[in-house]
Amino acid sequence: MRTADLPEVRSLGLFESMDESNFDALVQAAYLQTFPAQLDLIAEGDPADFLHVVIEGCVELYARANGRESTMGMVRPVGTFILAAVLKDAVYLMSARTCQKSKVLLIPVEDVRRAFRADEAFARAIVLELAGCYRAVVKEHKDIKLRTAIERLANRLIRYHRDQGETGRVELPYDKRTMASLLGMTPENLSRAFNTLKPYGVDVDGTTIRLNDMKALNGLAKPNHLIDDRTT
Amino acid sequence: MRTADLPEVRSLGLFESMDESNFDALVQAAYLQTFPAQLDLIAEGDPADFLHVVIEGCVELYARANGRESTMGMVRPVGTFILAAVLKDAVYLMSARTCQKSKVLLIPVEDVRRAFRADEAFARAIVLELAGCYRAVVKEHKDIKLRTAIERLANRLIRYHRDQGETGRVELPYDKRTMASLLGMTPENLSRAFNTLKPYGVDVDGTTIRLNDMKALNGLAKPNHLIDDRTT
DNA sequence: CGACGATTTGAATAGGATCAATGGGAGTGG
DNA sequence: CCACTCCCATTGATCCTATTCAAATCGTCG
Repeated sequence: MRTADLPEVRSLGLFESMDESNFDALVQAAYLQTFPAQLDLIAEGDPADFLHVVIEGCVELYARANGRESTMGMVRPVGTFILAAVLKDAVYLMSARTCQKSKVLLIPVEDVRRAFRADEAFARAIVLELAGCYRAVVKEHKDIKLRTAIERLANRLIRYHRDQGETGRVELPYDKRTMASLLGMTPENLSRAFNTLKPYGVDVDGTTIRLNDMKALNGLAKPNHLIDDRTT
Repeated sequence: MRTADLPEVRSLGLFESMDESNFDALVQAAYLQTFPAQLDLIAEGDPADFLHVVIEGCVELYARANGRESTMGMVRPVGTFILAAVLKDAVYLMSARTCQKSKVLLIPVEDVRRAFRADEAFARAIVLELAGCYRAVVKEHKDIKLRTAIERLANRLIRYHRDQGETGRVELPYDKRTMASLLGMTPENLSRAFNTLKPYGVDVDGTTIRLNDMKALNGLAKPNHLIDDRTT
């Protein structure tokens, strides 16, 4: 890794409380690489080789079976992926590809495990990160098992709206086909779901959505902090 | 906890490599309790108070939203639940209730965290357990996003068949309404799914299922070890 | 301008949910 | 031991949701 990138990486939650020498050892073995958009980083079924940390850009996690494909989640800075596979020394359950030009830190598995053993602060950070990933998937799973497609879309819009500062306008962070897959529906169905939400003050203009009647939208969506909050 | 139960608990994967004194401290604070069937142990939204370890019996994890309810998973010996909430000091995302008379070890959160800090072997066991839970949910999520209801049922039957020794007969471990919820469908739909599988050699007699044509069933189900294997 | 991909719309279909009614044990109490 | 009840499971009919296939539209980029 280039020395110039060190401070940036050092300040990440995962590393900031690490011992200096352990951090140096970890970083010496790691690669900080920039990838173009739409590049496959890992494939499900492959044995875990590197822990991946997204520093810039965005990475899509997806999975395939029976000729179908589905987006499982999106990883933005500063998030890790395939942490569980690395810790268990198992194969990846999901594939990953960049959706934009992205900077990713790659740490060889053996170095992650060594640092985990040697550095208590790192171990604790890893555990919190993993626990956060676990809870994120549980929330996704609840979302899809307990809500209809329209409720999922409505809640997602409310969530993005909150993330973006409650301005009455939401910018979709991904293209609509990705949004559809993430929400567990087809692109056609997403388009129709937007139409269904029109009476609730949802106006679509490309990737910009205007929310003109939050009361009505909230009434339909019934947001639930045990599903929609990302932080807890 | 009664002294008589100590060796049993000590031999659990989670505790067996712990330091003697740390184990003693942990166990001294813990409760080993036996609960009757259908008893609620925790409710989603409550702050994490105890790590739960199922020693005997079976515990159902479920969640509610919008008046709907869904079974999220089943925990059998020796499994933990709500580990992530305990580690993050957050509220539970799921509720839990016994489905049979069950023996559960309850460890106060502060003692779990103390042991985690003090005992490296325990920390590693916790991380592996948590990583296993994470991967289990990811598999559930793939199952539901990538498969139809009938494929989910077929694969579940194949899995139980393998677990039970490939005798050509499968005993459903839960009643059908629970199976249905676990598989993300209504009881009516499960019943119809069984009928749909009849041409594939699936014969239902109460909770006993005979699988008479594994080749056909496998052809329909297309099992995938990245979804259906529990161990990896 | 032209081509390509993404999105939208329409029509038909399939998959699953809901509602209602029936059948079938397991357990209870007489 | 039997009748009764209750809950679970099944079945039928219908409705609703979502997928599929097809075609049209829109935008963007060469």
